[in-house]
Amino acid sequence: MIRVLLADDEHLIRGAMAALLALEDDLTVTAQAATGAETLSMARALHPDVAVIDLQLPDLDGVAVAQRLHRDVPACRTMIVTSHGLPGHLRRALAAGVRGFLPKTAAAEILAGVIRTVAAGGRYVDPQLAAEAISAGESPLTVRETDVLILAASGAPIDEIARRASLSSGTVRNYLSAAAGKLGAANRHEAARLAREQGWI
Amino acid sequence: MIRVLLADDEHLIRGAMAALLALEDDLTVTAQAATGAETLSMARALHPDVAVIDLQLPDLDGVAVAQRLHRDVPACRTMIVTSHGLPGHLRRALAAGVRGFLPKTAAAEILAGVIRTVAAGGRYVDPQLAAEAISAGESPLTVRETDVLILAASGAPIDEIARRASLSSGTVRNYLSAAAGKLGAANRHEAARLAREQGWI
DNA sequence: GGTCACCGATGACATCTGTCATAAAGCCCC
DNA sequence: GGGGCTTTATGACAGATGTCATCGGTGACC
Repeated sequence: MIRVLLADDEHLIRGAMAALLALEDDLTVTAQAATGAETLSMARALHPDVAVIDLQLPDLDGVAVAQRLHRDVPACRTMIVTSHGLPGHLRRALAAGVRGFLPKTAAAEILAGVIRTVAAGGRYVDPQLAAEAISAGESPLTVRETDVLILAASGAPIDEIARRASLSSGTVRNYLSAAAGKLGAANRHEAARLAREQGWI
Repeated sequence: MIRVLLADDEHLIRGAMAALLALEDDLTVTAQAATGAETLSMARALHPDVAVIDLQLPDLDGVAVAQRLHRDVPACRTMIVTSHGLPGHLRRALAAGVRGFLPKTAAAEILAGVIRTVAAGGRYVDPQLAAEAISAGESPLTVRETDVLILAASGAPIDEIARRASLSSGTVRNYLSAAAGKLGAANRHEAARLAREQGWI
């Protein structure tokens, strides 16, 4: 029997997925968590075989949760389920040692199969998303360009970004100009949108 | 037996919700749709008692689907399920005659109950969201201000917004300035973010 | 040791954007 | 008919933003 931990902040979805998995004879949902912290403490206590983690959790990023889980409960395999199938997220997840990556648009019938694959030590990545991730490539932005673009994404004026990043406003403008240039955007706001669509920020 | 139509573009979620509803003796999921168009044609053919519609569908807005459904299949009650519980969305849905509004963060156990309530001609709105909707009030923006702000939300420069809205760039700047003022934003990008968070655009 | 990329900064310049005053047209309501 | 609001527009101005050249410092790589 494969013991599964379900982590999703959307209670309705979590319950529905539990109902779906309850139909399988060889799977049992031993715990459900709504936050990253809950996921970690439950996994430490119960040692599930597979943790199915939503990418968007209120406190921690799903990938960050997976990373800590690998450190604290090495026997527990992890897989990510997400609404927004962005290439950059897949890339980050795989780098963190996640073994399965499934957008919520995938067919309901394959979830159990993927859990079995992951539990057995295999890997599964949604084929369409994998293709996109390969064709999209990685972020062309440097670390600081990314930092500044994240701060710019809220729509704040340059001065506030500079204050929050502890940089001079001139430097911020240079970084944003560089980022917009690399992304082919007309201004920083369009750049932020494009980077978000790729999962780079 | 209450006959339910499920509309959600996320196949995994749709399937999981179907599994959840299959546990109820008095409910049966007679059809599943992934788009607004599919929802409408299936509802016309099958006349379900209740349509459970996700707010985000690839082609049409969930509320727009509900509106057309009321016209084409008046006996079919509608309810909306959504990831993002924004006050503005609830307001629009109720105005369109939707009888149930449930964020996906609601407990899985209540879904079946809400469907029964809606099927019986009752109404159900998530209590927390209802409180927010009341306290938030309606959008202070005029129709054109909203239009222009929607176009601005992509991060495009003023000239392109003007071109797409068939307005002079000066007029666009006036509208955006007015919108930013009403929303207390420092610039149009922050204004767009704030309006999005309220579900006004 | 030299080259290269990244980080951080400054200064100058042109352009974009936000703001305000003003105005004409249309509509609704009293 | 007048008052108020919306839509659309123009002109003017200050300040914000994007772009570019240039500089010094740091760490990696050959």
